[in-house]
Amino acid sequence: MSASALLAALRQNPYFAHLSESQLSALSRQAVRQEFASGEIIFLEGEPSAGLWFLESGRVKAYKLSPDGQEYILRLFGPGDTFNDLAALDQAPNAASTMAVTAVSAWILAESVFAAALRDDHELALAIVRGLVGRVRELVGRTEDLALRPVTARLAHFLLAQVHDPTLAHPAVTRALIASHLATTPESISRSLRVLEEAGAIRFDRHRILIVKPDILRQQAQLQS
Amino acid sequence: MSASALLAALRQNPYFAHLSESQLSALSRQAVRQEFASGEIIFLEGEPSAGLWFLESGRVKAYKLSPDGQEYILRLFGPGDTFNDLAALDQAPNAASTMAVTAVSAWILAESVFAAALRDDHELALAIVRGLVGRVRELVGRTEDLALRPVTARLAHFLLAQVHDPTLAHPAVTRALIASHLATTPESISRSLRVLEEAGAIRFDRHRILIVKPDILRQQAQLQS
DNA sequence: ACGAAGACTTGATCTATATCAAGGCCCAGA
DNA sequence: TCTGGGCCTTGATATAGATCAAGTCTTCGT
Repeated sequence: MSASALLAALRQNPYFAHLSESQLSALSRQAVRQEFASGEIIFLEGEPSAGLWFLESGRVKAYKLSPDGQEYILRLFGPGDTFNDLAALDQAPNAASTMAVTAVSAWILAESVFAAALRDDHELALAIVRGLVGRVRELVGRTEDLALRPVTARLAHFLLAQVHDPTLAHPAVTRALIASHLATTPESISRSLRVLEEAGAIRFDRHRILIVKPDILRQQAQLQS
Repeated sequence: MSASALLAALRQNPYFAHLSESQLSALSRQAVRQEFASGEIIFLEGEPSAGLWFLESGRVKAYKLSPDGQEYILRLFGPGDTFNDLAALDQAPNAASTMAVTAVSAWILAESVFAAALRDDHELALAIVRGLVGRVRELVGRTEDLALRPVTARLAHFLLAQVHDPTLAHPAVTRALIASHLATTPESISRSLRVLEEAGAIRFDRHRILIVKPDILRQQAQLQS
């Protein structure tokens, strides 16, 4: 992807849709492309932020590690997504670590241009407010899941989310990855898939999980009280 | 508290500090005060929002219920706090339910005035972005706690937060309430307090929890890797 | 001052899920 | 085509924490 193709891609992203031509070109002129092999760390939690990242291709996970090495995946990113926007917005250290889940190519954007645009552009600020409000609602749902729902319900919830988010449905999304995202183990994912199958909600094999009855799945997710 | 005292109180709140005199007085002119007895429901998740709430006195909890009635407390509010700002920002239904934990008096502010101010006032928008970024970071920490840390560590974390947040240190904050906030049970809180005491981090009785060695407590909270 | 209700603690059990272990499938690379 | 290494599944066992069950302390209302 060239710098000019980057410019076109950026315009699709809610963060940049509001920027002027000159702002966008300033952004893309300073942008630097980086490639990562699968499994490579992109940046670590606590480090000073290098800027705002734009993912061109591949899959990236944002994760936290417990002291004893257990991993929790906060979010998955796919092509067209930005990540580490938090640090770009408040200039504080990275809130989480990120790692390439597949081969990845990504652009890093100077946050100074972004920060300046935010200071000047009210529409951009409003768009960011909307985005952050959605993020807070999403995280509230996540904590609710972890606090109140058993593994099978969390998995049902995840499978429903996969329908609308192609990033979550990809060969790189293994049982182990789902497990780490749902704060459980691959073995428990296996067993919960079986439970959902026996409930008639899904059918699955090693490669594909097929939703047979979305309503049963929604009920298993305990979404409607 | 009179409407004019409300106006003075609002000015202390980060959301309103930026508003002009006329905006603030428009807000407070339409404000309606409501009183709630301890245990009374203020509003329910999923209902359309009645507006932005400003808490004058007492304690309020924002919570979610699981299908089988288990409660998870998302947040606690004290005097001077606003709540249900999410719904005020995106006009979507309430993200959680709220209940008075003590006797409460609170003001409900018409969100139209607030929304109009946000549309016009860039400084306000930037302040809200800052607030929301902090909220997202806080929620990320919360999910991390739930996903990766055992009850004792979560409790240690909570006790450290109490030091800086007077809302969390109050007679109304019972073991049952802490338990519901940490997604565990009162019995487990009791036992974890004992564990922390035996580790030399705290001393406690029925009424007061005293931090003896903050560094031991921080270590128990698994905060520094 | 008394009694009842609520809050807390502690012990005994139970259970969801983690961990450990083994075996099978499938793909990639030689 | 063969082979090795992931990934997945399934069974057996272990464990953190929930639930159940007393019993005590404290406070508050009468």
